[in-house]
Amino acid sequence: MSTATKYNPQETEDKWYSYWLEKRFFHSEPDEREPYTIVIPPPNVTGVLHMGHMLNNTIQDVLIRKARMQGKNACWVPGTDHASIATEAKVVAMLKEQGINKKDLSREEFLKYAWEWKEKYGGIILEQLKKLGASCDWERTRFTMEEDLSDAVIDSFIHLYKKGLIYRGYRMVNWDPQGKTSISDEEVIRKEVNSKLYYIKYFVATDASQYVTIATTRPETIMADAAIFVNPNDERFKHLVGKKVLIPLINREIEVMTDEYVDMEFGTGCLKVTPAHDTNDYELGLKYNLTPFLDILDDDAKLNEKAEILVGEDRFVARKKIAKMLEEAGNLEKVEDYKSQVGFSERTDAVIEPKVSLQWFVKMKEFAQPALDDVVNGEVNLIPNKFENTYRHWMENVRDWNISRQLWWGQRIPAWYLPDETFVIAKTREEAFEEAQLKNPDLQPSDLKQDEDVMDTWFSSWLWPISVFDGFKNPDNKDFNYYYPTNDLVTAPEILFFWVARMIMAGREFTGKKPFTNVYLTGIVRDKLGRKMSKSLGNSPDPIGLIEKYGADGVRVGMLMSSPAGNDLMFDESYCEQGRNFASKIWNAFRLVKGWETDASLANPNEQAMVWFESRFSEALVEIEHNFKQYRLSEALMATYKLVWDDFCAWYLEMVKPAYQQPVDAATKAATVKFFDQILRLLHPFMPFLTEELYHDELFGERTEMDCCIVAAYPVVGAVNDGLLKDAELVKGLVSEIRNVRNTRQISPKEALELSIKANSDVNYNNWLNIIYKLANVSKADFVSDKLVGAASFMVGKDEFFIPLSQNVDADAEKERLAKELEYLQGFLKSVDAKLSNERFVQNAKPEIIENERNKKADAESKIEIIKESLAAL
RNA sequence: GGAAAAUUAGCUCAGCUGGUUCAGAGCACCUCGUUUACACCGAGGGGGUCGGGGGUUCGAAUCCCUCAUUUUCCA
Repeated sequence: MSTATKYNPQETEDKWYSYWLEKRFFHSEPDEREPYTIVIPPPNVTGVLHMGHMLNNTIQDVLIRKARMQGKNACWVPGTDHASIATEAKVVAMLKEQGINKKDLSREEFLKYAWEWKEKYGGIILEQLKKLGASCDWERTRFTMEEDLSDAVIDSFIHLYKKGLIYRGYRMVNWDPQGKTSISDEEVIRKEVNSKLYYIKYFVATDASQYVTIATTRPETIMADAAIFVNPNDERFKHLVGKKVLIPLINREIEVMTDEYVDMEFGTGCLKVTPAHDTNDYELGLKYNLTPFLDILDDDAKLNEKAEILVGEDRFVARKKIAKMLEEAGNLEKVEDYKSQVGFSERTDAVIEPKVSLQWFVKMKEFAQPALDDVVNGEVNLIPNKFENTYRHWMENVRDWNISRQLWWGQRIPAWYLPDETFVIAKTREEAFEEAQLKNPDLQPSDLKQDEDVMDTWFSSWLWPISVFDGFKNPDNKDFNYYYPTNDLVTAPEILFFWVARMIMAGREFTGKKPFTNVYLTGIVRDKLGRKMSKSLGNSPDPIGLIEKYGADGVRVGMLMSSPAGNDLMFDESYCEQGRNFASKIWNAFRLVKGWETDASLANPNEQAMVWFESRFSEALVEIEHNFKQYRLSEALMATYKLVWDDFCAWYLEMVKPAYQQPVDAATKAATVKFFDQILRLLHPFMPFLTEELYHDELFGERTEMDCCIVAAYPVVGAVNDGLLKDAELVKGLVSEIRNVRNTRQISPKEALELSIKANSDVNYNNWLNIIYKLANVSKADFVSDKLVGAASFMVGKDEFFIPLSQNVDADAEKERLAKELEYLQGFLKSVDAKLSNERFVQNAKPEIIENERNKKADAESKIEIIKESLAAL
């Protein structure tokens, strides 16, 4: 170990990470121990590490390292998600840069490029996780599109289809015209945008003097109108109901109809219904059977020939053009500015087009109930539990899940179409052919066409906790039986529904078991202004840069310092700085202890300090364990931080440290080294690198090559001596008061003071005298029964202390100080008295509360007495 | 428009079933200090009508109502 005054993370991190890997400490195999399992939320294979990952994976690593040290068989399964739309978008963009158009490629050619891309860039994020210290079992790394996992996806599709839980049908879906695929509701980001509300006149077919005016934000869709609706109670339009009006510009007739759905207050009170291009209109269209639903937009959101006009124009261009055309034709009444909610694709940021299309769906109702029950019954705990409400709401209003995507990167739908447009569901062409032959014996294998679509990525990730252990293909295997259900899942609340909930559903459906017990929901990492970190804002620090600057341990501590579960984290680099400073503090404390020479002939003067710290350590450990149980990691860390910095460094080490360049007795050295060893273990889950480095110092003696902090036994709670701890607090208070006496009178810390103690309590100060001498630079202490006149005085608890000073005590200042204290105590006593003389309080309050008040009264009275005496003596 | 949560010191947050662990922590700040592990330090200190207003209660940061602000989810 170097003797530099600062800890240098760069020198140690890679060294220990390689060592851990080399010794396979991260690797887990089923054995007789209790398992502790976490599956990583697989990041997108093309992704790079961002601050959210840092937080999320730090938490997972803390949990897994602690469990490992506590003797559990800890297994953290890493991996990546093939992220079909995100990855396909990136590959398409890359090809475009090379001048290659996806359209010109065959499916096979495209997939070849995509796999190449994946091999090249995929998994960068996993390498970055290693820098953070993540102790994943890399030998178990999985990828959602690797063969076994893809098999599981296909098998689950077939399983659900056979159970009647998957169907194919025309439904309205969210269409991404840029990705040219449907996407799930969860991938639609709603944003408020400034748009315009166009007021358009529709003239009555038989009477050009009459018209209705509708207000719409989408005039380019009027050619697909199926009807005009008004509210049946709306007197303004009663005379028009049942009449035909003409769609402007194309003069197609549509009817004026009524439905309660129409809001009389909104717009003009007349609603144009365009079933193929609006979700609500779609419902109305179904209700009144306004078929056929005229779809005037192509897959890339350009108007098609069904629109009759503006064919080939992009929807937004068409909107501008048609507004002008309507104006020229005399159909445009007015245009207003309007703010509306528009859905955007999470991946491509294109405006989502509601579109009726032929897709595959999973029936969700049946899945929802058991998954809801698991959370309601506490089989699965959401942490913090405030998310249960939203979870319930979502599960009770669940809609069928569109699982087909018009992409190539992903698991292909195992549906095989016969020439007659019917289909069979089968895993392979051979199986499909066998089944298809039953329908049509003349069929040739080449007559079968497989569905072109792939499945939603989430249809593979919902199997993740099962499929990483091959629990789908081979449900009785050793790993699956041992590791599943997993223990904790750490993820962001944003994906509570489309991932967490679905994993619970899949767990129940395919294994009959929940997939995990606890779900720790982390907050969103925001900048210190509260803005979400994003590439476009450029407000996200580079995680790897942070690690280089502050060390992985410093960053881990920084991330955890203020991240209560479920609350957003206002990230500020200064937290990492604090983490780095903490690492330096530990490093320097270590240097101090390491530098001590032992003299075997010396007696141990530090017995009291040693028993105190032992007790204090256990007390803190109880608190830390309690925090961990409740997943309050930031509080567990803070309790650890204070134990190390305040109790160990500021108090204990100061109590026992020998004078400069003096040796220390063997017992003190041994005890301190033992404490340090315990502290390193306690810190390890938070700060793995620093602790491993120090753990191997010769100060602790020889370590065998497998004796590492990462697998050292986590400290266990020992005896806690409450009386001792309480006395220690008083002694600390006393030391602070003496220091304060110096501070206020500008007496140098080097100048020794004498102390007189008038003990009114039963605290045994004799036991603490050595400590008091050392910490407060007191040369002599005696016990007195009378007050010392002319000395500085103060009280700690009930006891009085006097320090004779060479300079005269300022009697006036002293009087003022005592008077203030007296005033406060009298006020306090008054309030206690008021309570105790209140009959209703005495009648209603719990006995122990009243007892407490009586104690407070007695305490205050005795203190008042003492202060009065002091005042009189001045 | 509907639902949920939040609002406590300059900042980030604790504060459990109402009552001595009840107004706390860390950081920041101020004063002093280069004392011998550490200035990425030490000693000491000042900061809050617990978002506003009502109510319940002997007693409210804590329970209820209401308003305001913020965030998230759903339409």
